[in-house]
Amino acid sequence: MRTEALTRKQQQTLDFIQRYIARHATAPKLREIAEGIGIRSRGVAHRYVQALSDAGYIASNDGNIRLLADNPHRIDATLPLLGKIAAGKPIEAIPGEDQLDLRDFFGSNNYAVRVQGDSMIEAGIYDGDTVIIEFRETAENGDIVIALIDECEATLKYFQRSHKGRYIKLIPANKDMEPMVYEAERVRIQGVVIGQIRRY
Amino acid sequence: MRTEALTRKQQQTLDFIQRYIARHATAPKLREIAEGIGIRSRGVAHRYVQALSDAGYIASNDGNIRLLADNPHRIDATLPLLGKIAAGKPIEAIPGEDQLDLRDFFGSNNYAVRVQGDSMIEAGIYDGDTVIIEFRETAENGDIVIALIDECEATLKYFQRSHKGRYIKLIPANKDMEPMVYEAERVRIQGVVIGQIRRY
DNA sequence: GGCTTCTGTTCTCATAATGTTCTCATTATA
DNA sequence: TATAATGAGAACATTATGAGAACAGAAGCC
Repeated sequence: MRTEALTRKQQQTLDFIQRYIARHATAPKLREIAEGIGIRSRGVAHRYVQALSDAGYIASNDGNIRLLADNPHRIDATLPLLGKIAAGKPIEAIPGEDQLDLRDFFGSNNYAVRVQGDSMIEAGIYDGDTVIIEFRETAENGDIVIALIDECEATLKYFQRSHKGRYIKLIPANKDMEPMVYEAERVRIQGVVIGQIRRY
Repeated sequence: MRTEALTRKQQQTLDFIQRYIARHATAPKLREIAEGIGIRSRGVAHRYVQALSDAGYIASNDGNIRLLADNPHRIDATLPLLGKIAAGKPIEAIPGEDQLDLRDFFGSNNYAVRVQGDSMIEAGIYDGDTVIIEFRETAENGDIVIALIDECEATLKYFQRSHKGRYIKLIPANKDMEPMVYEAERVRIQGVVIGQIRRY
C-alpha cells in the first residue's frame, strides 16, 4: 500500500476527510465529500474514497470511513472546581469537590466564533471574546443568536419575536445601539450562544 | 457493545441527552428529546434512544435514562472556529486559525472557580461566571488573581504591588468599590486567571 | 371512583438519503 | 495519439429518517 502517489483530487479528498473528521468527529457523507472537493457526483466521490482505501490511507466499509493515521490528541474536558469565591467582599473560599465539565461545549453541532465589536458588551461579551454556538435554526426569545440577515450579513444579538412571529427583533446589549426589526423571512438563525470564553 | 458508528441523528440525540443531563441533572422526556433534535414524533425519538441503548452509550429502562461511564466521553478540546462576526459579511474563516483550542485550559496546574459577586464586573467577569486559574504563587501587576488574605479570606481582584513590594493593592473592577491595600505578608497568591467561561 | 393528561412503547406507512456500480463524456498529460 | 484523470449522472438496493396512530400504565385532579 501507499506505493503510488495520490493524484491531486485524491489528495484533496483526503485533506477534506481529515479536516471534516477533525471538526465533526464523524465521517462525511459522499455527498458532502463531493461538495467539499468541488464536484457534483457522488459516484466520483466514491471512486476517490475507494482509491484512498485501496492505497491504505483510510478504511472504508459500508460508508463508515476511519482514518488510519494517528488520531488527534484527546483530553478530558473537565477541571476541578474549587468552590465559590466572593468577588465582592472577601469571604472564605470553600473547597468543593465539584468538577467543571465543559463537554457540552464540544458537541458535534457546536462551533466557536470570535466576537468583534461592542454590541453585546452589556451582556458581558466583549470585543475579542469567543462565543460557543450550538447550531440551530430556531431560537427562543431572549436567546443570544447569530442571525444572518438577507443571507449576507451576520450579527450577534438578543433574539425576540414580535407581531406573532411575523417580525424578528434583534437587540444589542449596548445602550448606544438601537434594536433592529426585520420581517421574519429576512432573518435566518445560524445558531444560539451556549457559552462564552475569554483568555487572558 | 463495541458499536458500529452512530448515525447522524443518533449522535445528535446522544449529544442532546448529555447536554440536557449536564444542565438539568435529570433525564429528558421523549417529547423534549424530539423537540431538541428537531422532530415531532415521540416514537422516532424513542427509536433513537433505543439505538443508543443497544449500542451501549446509555442505559434506558422505563423512561429512565442514565449515561454509561464507558461511553466515548473523552473528546478533544477543540472546536471549529468560524471566524469573526461583524457587520458586513457572513461568517468567514480566519486564515491560519480555524480551530479553537482549549487544551491550555486543562493543564494539570489549573483549576476552576465559580465567581460570586460583582466586584470584577467591569472586567467582564460576572456573578456566576467561572474563571480558569493557573496555580501560581506570584503575579505581575495587572493580573487578575485569587488572593488569600490572612490565610482565611479569598478574593478575586486585580493585582498590583506598591511601595516597592512592601504592600499589595487588590483592585476591584467596579467603581463602586474601593481598592484594598495590605502588607505583603498578609497576602498569598493562590493563582492567576488565565481564562473565563460562561454558560447560557 | 372517574376523568384527563402525560409518558413510554410499539407499530405501520411513507419519503429522503446514502452507498454502490455502471456507462458515457471531457480534459489533462506523457 | 494513447492513457490516465476527472466529472456527470442514471439505476438500484439498503438504510435512515419522520409522522402519526394505538395502547397500557402512571399521575394528578375533580
